[in-house]
Formats: sequence, C-alpha cells, structure tokens
Amino acid sequence: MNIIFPDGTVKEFPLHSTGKDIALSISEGLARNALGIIVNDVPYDLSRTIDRDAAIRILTWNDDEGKQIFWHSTAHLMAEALEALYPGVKFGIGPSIEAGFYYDVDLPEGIKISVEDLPAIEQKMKELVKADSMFMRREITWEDAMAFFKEKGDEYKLELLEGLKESEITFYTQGNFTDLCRGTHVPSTGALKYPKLLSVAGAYWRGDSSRKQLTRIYGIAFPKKDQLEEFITLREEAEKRDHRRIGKELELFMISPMIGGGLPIWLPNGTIVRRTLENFLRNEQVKRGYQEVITPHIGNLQLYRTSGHYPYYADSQFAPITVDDEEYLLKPMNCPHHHQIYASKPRSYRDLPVRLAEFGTVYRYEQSGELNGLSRVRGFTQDDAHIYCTDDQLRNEIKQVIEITQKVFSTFGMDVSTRLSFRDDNADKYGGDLSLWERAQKEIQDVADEMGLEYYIGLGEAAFYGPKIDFIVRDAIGRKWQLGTVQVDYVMPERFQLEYTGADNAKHRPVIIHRAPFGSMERFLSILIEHYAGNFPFWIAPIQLSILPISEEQHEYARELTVMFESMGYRVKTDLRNEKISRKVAESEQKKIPYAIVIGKREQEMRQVSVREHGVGNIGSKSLEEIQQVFASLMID
RNA sequence: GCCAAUUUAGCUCAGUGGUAGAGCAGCUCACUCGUAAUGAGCAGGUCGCCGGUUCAAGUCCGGCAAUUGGCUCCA
Repeated sequence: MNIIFPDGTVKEFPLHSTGKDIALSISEGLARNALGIIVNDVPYDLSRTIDRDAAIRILTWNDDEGKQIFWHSTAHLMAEALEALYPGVKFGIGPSIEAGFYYDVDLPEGIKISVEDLPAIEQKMKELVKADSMFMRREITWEDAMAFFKEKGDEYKLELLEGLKESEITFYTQGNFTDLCRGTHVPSTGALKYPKLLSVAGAYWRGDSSRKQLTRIYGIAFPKKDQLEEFITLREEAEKRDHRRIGKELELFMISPMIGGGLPIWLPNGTIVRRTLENFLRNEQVKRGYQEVITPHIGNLQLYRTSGHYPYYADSQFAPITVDDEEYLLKPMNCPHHHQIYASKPRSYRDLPVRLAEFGTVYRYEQSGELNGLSRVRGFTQDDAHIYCTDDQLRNEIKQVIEITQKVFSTFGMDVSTRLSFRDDNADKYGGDLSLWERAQKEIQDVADEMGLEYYIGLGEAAFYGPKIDFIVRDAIGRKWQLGTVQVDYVMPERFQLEYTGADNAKHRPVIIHRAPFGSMERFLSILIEHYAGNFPFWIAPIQLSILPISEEQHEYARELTVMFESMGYRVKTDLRNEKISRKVAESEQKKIPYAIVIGKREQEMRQVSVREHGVGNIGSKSLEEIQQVFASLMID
C-alpha cells in the first residue's frame, strides 16, 4: 500500500503495517517520540494496522493532537490508579482539555477525595508508569460492552453506551483497567512519565445541575521533567500576577463582607486607575460624537417588563423594592433608561445616529459560588452606550464601534479573541423577527470580514434581543473572560415603540447598537492588573513618580520638585523619612512606581535629578527640562 | 445554588487537646546615609461567627458566613 507523508512524498509499505512501522522507517528517534498517527484525517494508535493507501501524519508532543493523546491517556492512567486505591469507584467521562485532562468519578459511598489525597494517587500513577503497560484497543459489540459495565455496576458508562447504539464501540485496556473509549492512546503507560494532579472539584454528571454531582480530578502530564517543572514555575508566576493579590498589595480595591460579597470598593489608588481609563474612553467618545448621560441606579419594575428583562432574568436580579405600592428594581442594565432618553422627544432622521453613553453601574445577583475578585461581581460599572440609527447607518456605526473597541485593546496591548455570537436553532431563546436576525448577523459578519477581523462564530451565544460581537481575553491563570461587546438590537426599538421621522415624513423604527469596549470596568481592571502584573504604564499608575532625597539636606529641593511636578498634574510621592536611600528605592520599586527621582548633594547643586526607571534601574542624571520631556512623552492625550 | 478546601496580629504564615507565635508593616530611640530593605526597643489577638464534647478547645464535632478552585448560570 502507498503511504503519503505530509510533505507529499509517497512510500510503499506492506499491507497491515502500523504507525509504529512507519515511524521506524523514518528514524528510531521518531518512533520513540511518536504518540499516535493521523491516517486519512482519523487519529490511530501506533499499534493499529493500516489496511489501505493513506495520507498520514505522525503525532508527537509537538503537535496539539499529540498532547491531547498524551493527556487523554494520562486520564486513563489516573483512572487505573483510582480503581486500585478506591475499589468500586465508577467513572463518568475523562477527556483531555486545553492544558491537561480531568476525569469525573463517582466514589463509593462515604469516600471523599480532597487535594490532600492527590499525592497518594499520583504516587500510584507513577508506579503504573513504571509498569509500562500497553494500551490495548479492542472492538466490541454493543451487547458485550453493556454486559461488561452491568457486571461492573457502572451506570454512567451504561448511560453513555445508550447513546452509542449506532456507533462502533471500542474498549481500551491497560494493566488491570478497561474503559469504554474511542481512543486514541499512546502505546504504553511508560510514556506518561511526569504526571501531576492539580485540583479536585465537583462537576454535575453531563453538566446537568439536576443530576448527581461527581468528583472531578484535574491533572496534567509531561514527557520530560523540565517541562513539568517549567509548568509549575509558570503557575507560580501566574499566581503572583493575580489581581486579587496585587489589588491588595497596591491598595487598589477591597471587598468587605460587611458591605457585601461581590460588591467591590475602589480604594484611592484603584480609583485613580479607573478614572484614568474612564477619561481615556470619554475622550475617544467625544471625538466620535457620543453624548454622555447619567441615569439613576434603580428603575420602575415596569420598565424591565417592557424591555423583557423581567421576569426573564428574575433569577439573576436583586429582588424588587416596593415603595408607595410601586416596585423598583436595582438596575440590571442601562439600556431601558437610555431608551427613555431617546423617546423623550420626537426624533428626525436628521438627528440620527444618536449616541448615548454612560458609565452606568448595574447590579446583578450572581450565584455566591460564582463570585471572583473583580472578575465576577454583583455590582459593576459598564462603559455603556446605545447608538440609535437608521438601517442605512448601521453598517458604518458597527464599524465605528469595532474601531473604538480595537483602539482600547491596542492601547493596552492586550491579546483578544473575537467571537461572533449568533443564535442557534432554539427559537424560544430569542425575541424578534428571524429575518431581522439574519440580516443583523450578516451585517455583523460582513463588517468583520471587511475589517479583516480574525474571529470565530459562537452559535447560541447571542443575547435574546440580537447577535453580538464579543471580545474575549484570558486572565493570568488562563481563564477566559468576556470584556468588550457590540450588540445589534431590533427587538428593543419595537418593545419601546421607538421612532424617528424619515425623509418621507413617515415614522420608522431605529435600530440600536449596544456597545461597551471595556465591558465592565471591574472586570477590565482585573485583566489589566494581571496584564501589567501591577506595573502600570506611567499615564495610568496611581503614583507616577517618587522623589527620594538622600539626606535631610535635600529636603527643601525635594519639596520644590514636588510642587513643580504636582503643579504639572503628575501624581507624586515624596519620601522624607529618615531612611537610607537604598531602603527608599526598594520601597519605590515594590510599590511599582514607574519613576524614582533620586536627589543628593550633586543633583541639588547642579539642579538635576538622578532618574531610576522601575524594573530597569538607574538611567542617569537629567536636567529638569529633560525629565519633564520624558514624562510628557509618556502621557496619552 | 452544588462539590471540595481555606479562615490565627494591618499583611504573609507557623502552631495535632494543656499559659497564642514569627517575619514584614506600625510606634519610639539611635544612625544622616548615593540607587532593592541600618540597629535596638515597644505595642499589636473575641484564633471568621454561633453552639456542642471535654477538667481543659486555635486544635475535636455540628451549624452559619466569607474566601478560593471547579460545576451550573450569565442581558
């Protein structure tokens, strides 16, 4: 048979050769490192025979598919260890994930696993690695498979099998452990040299909160020791960037149980950072014809009945407040308020687009287990705006809001992925006319294409009133969060009976764009803190420069410089304590202040400053004019 | 909300049933100093909250709360 390699070369192999044979024909090293083989786009075990001509690709650790095979095999390895240590354990599913794997297990009555038990399981896994058992694939009839798991009493596998009646069923066995599994697996457990179990969590069977909660164990594994060590180091580094930790160290924000979980308090330093970002966006919006408005924190419940948010989202709102027989809601979103502003006077097509912007604080009842630092909170401020425009203007307006969103992310150098969030087939989830939806989705995708955005489509991710473009970023430990969003809405204009008079003197419905480049100030700040690891650029830093006199003789010069920089609008901290200069420098560095201005006898006499850049070190002496120029160049206008 | 863990001084953390500890921060004193932490002293606690077991509880048991890692949900 002919085997076609990725580079296009064709080689003749005997019928029923295996992936291993093919790898060996190239080199022994490759055969040793190979984890699997892609045969005509289907992943095969290396030991599986190939029975006809095929295009192949050998997978190693350097391929993502190779890593998936490696981690999925490690999930089986862990399962074998669990079965040895906890006889009677039942298994749900155990897939590989982006970084590692997990297995959901149902432990025998009365047995619980916590992180403290992980080392023992890990130890057992290492023993099984040494045993170097082959992963053996076996095709089996559905009936035999059912019989096997009935005998074992594993109702989860039986349920999975119910869904596989029409498919080919395969079992994999390594050592004493047999699992229902599609594959693919590494040749033997000996390859899975450096496993590491990471955490334990509860996970509902099949993701359904009405069903039993299983124990999920997360882990990862590497072929080489230094890779595992590097992984552990990276995790430790990431923990140091955690915004909750840096937020405390730099006194940016706090959360007080006395005020309430998920209701963050902005401390003076954090307020500076947040206001600086708000002013940055405010300026950009003024340049683009936005008008800023302010609306109250609560609104009549009737407003949210009209919008359709209540009772649809009643579960995730704070309960209504009753006053004078009227019910009010802490506002879960700003849009209905803005719609009232639009509707407050007759609008002409000549007035459109109307762009109403507000840093509007909203309150949502998030489940207690979901709260997380600044990332997931119950009270947060959206950099919200609603653009009311004609159908003809829609395209340009979408373009402009994408552009302002990109401006935000590029200013901070953040990596974002872009998702077009469209509707799925479940019509109940959405409001409004299907044809309008299709038009809006097409409009969004066309603009995205036109602007050359790299995106993926998320079916079923749309809001109930329309499709969205969502901008998604990762935090320090790799979790994904949605930040900016752009949403097209044909439903609310209808519900609120919004109108404008057209050139034809007839009434028309505007279309609304909801947009928030930062998304939520709280969440954006959480990501920004981790992005910079607290080392904010000069224009954002809560304290921009410290002035550090070497001895008391320079205190007067220090005060003079303080007044000078403060009058120029810079945020200055002057350290007149009776401490050694190295101590003052150390503390300035720890507070991540971008510049330390050191002044001693020499600087005072020559009316200069010695400049130390945070994270860089001493960059030499400068005249007052020079340092002013440096600072001016670091500000964003 | 569910599963698991955690909660001790302002911060980071020791403390496995017998008189609550350390480092840093704070305060006082001395040192007047050239680019990442000068030294000495002092002060600081309802051991998350409520209840139980015990001669005795920070420690064991139960409940509650908050936080953390996940699950579910997310306009």
